[in-house]
Amino acid sequence: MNAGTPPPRRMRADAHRNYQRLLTEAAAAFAEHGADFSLEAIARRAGVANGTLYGHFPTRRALLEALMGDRMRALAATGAELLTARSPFDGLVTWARAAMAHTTIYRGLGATLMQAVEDESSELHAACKAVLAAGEKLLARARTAGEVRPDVTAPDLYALINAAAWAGEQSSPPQGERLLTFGLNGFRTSATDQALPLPKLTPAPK
Amino acid sequence: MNAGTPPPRRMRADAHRNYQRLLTEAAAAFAEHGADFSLEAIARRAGVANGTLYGHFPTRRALLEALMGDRMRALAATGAELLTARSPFDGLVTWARAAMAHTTIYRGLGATLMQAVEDESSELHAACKAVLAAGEKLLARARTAGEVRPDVTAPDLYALINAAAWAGEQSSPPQGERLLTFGLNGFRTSATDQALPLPKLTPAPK
DNA sequence: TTGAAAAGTTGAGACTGTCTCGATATTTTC
DNA sequence: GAAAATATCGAGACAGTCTCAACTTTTCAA
Repeated sequence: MNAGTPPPRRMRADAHRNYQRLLTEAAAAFAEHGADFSLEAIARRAGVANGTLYGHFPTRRALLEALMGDRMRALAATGAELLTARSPFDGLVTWARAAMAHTTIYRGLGATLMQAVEDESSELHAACKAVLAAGEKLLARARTAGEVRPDVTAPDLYALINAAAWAGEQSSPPQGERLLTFGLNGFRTSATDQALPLPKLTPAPK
Repeated sequence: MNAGTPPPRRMRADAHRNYQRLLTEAAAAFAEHGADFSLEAIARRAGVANGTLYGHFPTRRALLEALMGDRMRALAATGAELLTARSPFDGLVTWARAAMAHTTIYRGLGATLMQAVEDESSELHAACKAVLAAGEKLLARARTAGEVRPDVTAPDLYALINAAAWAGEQSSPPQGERLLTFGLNGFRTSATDQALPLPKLTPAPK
């Protein structure tokens, strides 16, 4: 079985070396200077021509995908584990905080993540969907337990996480966490007493 | 009195004309393409050399200040009016929505607004402070009425407004409004029953 | 009215960054 | 040990920000 060796093509040795170097330098540069850092400079730091960088990663997004893919999938897995948390709401909160920390890895990453989830052609799309699905499961459990409002959606949670991360970058990390906390409290059923009606989302054209 | 005529220097006629044209074109371009639109292109559209634009507005921020100053002050005034709303919380909500709509005028404006409030050298600083003060008054009234948690601060409100506007730009306007709504609900006292503790803000160095 | 002085404008040019592509170099494979 | 396949290189086409010395227009006092 599997004698056809469908995708056996290995990367050439020098190519693989450059690929790794680029990833390493990009991770360092993005962590220090944010996700908008010059690709040209990253290539320079990695000791390759910029054409080589573009050869491996045609877009900035492709580079971010290579850096983020695993992290995103790990986050989805964490979500699955938290489905067994004592309190459904606590599980949700713990996960949301982890997700926010994750977005904060590179300054400016939030915008990419928000766009990737809606852009099917994005290389981060699948990973974002997995994260969204993990959020939905946690949300569903909390909903069933009567701990969050029935009208809270996974995109609401996703938007809250990224928006709070954004706010944290703009002013200070604790400010971001406060925002996340307020938002999550706003999700709670206990707030529903005199709760405000929510604007409807226009259903995205399929 | 006032015989010294401290700042009587009027702008030269041609300068004034160019200044106005630049403002007009910038407003149109920012509204259509966002606050990051090319200044070079704005100068072109206004029929002046780019050096002229930089002569009038040394930075993009200076241009935004000229465009936003009045609007910001108007927003602060609206806040003062809403202090007489029947329900303190409703007044707060109404104002927060107006503030968010205001941030949404130019895509990408939120980041500038978030930074301006902390940067004393920003030309938008005073206007931001006025907006913050208006928010604080509405918040204080709602706090006194027992409608919002005692630990909600004006910066929380300001961050929520801008973060919700950001989210709205990233995905869709209604998503932004939903986020604002959840956040405001999270401010409410009714959510305090089982409320989460808030992370403390590290006091900004005076 | 007029002609300096003051004020304003111009646009080339120095940078930085994105992205492409033909020429060149290195590996791999047979 | 070459041919074939695969990568790399780096110049160059663009676009944007920002500066500045030369030039032009306006103002205003005599």
